[in-house]
Amino acid sequence: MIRAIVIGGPTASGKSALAVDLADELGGTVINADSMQVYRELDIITARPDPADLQRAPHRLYGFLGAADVCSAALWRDRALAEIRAAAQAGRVPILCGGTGLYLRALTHGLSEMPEVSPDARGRARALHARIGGAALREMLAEGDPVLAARLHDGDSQRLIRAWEVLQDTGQPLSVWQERPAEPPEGIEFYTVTLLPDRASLYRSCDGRFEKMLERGALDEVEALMALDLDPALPAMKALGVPQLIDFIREKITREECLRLAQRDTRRYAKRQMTWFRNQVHANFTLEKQYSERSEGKIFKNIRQFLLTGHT
RNA sequence: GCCCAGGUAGCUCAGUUGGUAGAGCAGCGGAUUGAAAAUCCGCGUGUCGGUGGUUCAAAUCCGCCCCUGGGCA
Repeated sequence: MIRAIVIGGPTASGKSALAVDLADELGGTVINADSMQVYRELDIITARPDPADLQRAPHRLYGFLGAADVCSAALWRDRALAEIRAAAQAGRVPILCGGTGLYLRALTHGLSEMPEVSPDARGRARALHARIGGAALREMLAEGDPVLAARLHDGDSQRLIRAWEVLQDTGQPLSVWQERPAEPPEGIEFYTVTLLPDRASLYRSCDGRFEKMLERGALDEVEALMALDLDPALPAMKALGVPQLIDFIREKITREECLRLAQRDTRRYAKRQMTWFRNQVHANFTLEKQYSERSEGKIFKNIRQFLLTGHT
């Protein structure tokens, strides 16, 4: 039985510091569970681990896709499972660290089995949505997938498009695919730590974070990204701070406005993550503050026990 | 000290001739099955500066006090 650690929580809560401290102490490998840190071109802007962190422990699944690629929960899950097994094989403790709740759940609880949809099915679904709008698309969806059509709102473009592309491409309603059981991975036990800091200090960190990114060269990074001339709808182009910096570079907004918007959106994102980790995750250990230093002896103690006995 | 102008939601402000208040921004709660840093759904959160009075009824009218700008001394 492989025993793996999961560290989840909102952005700027200290996840990465905890992960690297744990990895350092326990002989672990840190495996990224963040949907934006997977893109090579997004380093500073997604606060990827710095060289000092990389020195302290092996890190996996950071920047393994290009910004032109599209990651997904399923793709990430496959890679993460492979990395977990590889780490265990090498005698290292797999430590998953990231703020993407959907990815972590896909890993720990599994995903319903269903076929891949072709990229152009998605393209067609998006084009259709752009042409006729959400309300009309939902009406069309009602004929083939009444379950999802009833559950989704007209405005929920992303899920409507997903439901439509699956229906068209597989001939089966997405809701039917989703009824298939989702199975946790064989042979892996997880110990989940969530970080849920108080709101005021979390927001202070969020605000400070973007300023630091600018100092570290986020602007150059986004300029390089712009030079690739990618579709603005790609996930990597929607990473927090990217749209705002692009607007600033194009002189559509001032630097102050750019900072304000990026900070605000980071706060809102952190709030959504809090909702996820509070309500969707059954944690073995919850730290109700930001992690800093190795002050949280209890986490280490509990994790050691879990690694030894499997008991939580 | 005197004269103005203000004190209403976290912030900036509306608030008709008296009927216990509403916009924007910010915020709060929730959802989440292969794009999730995405995409949605829901929610005004308030000693109307304080106090006394007029009135059936005061954010609105009157008195006194407090605070903040600006001006005159």
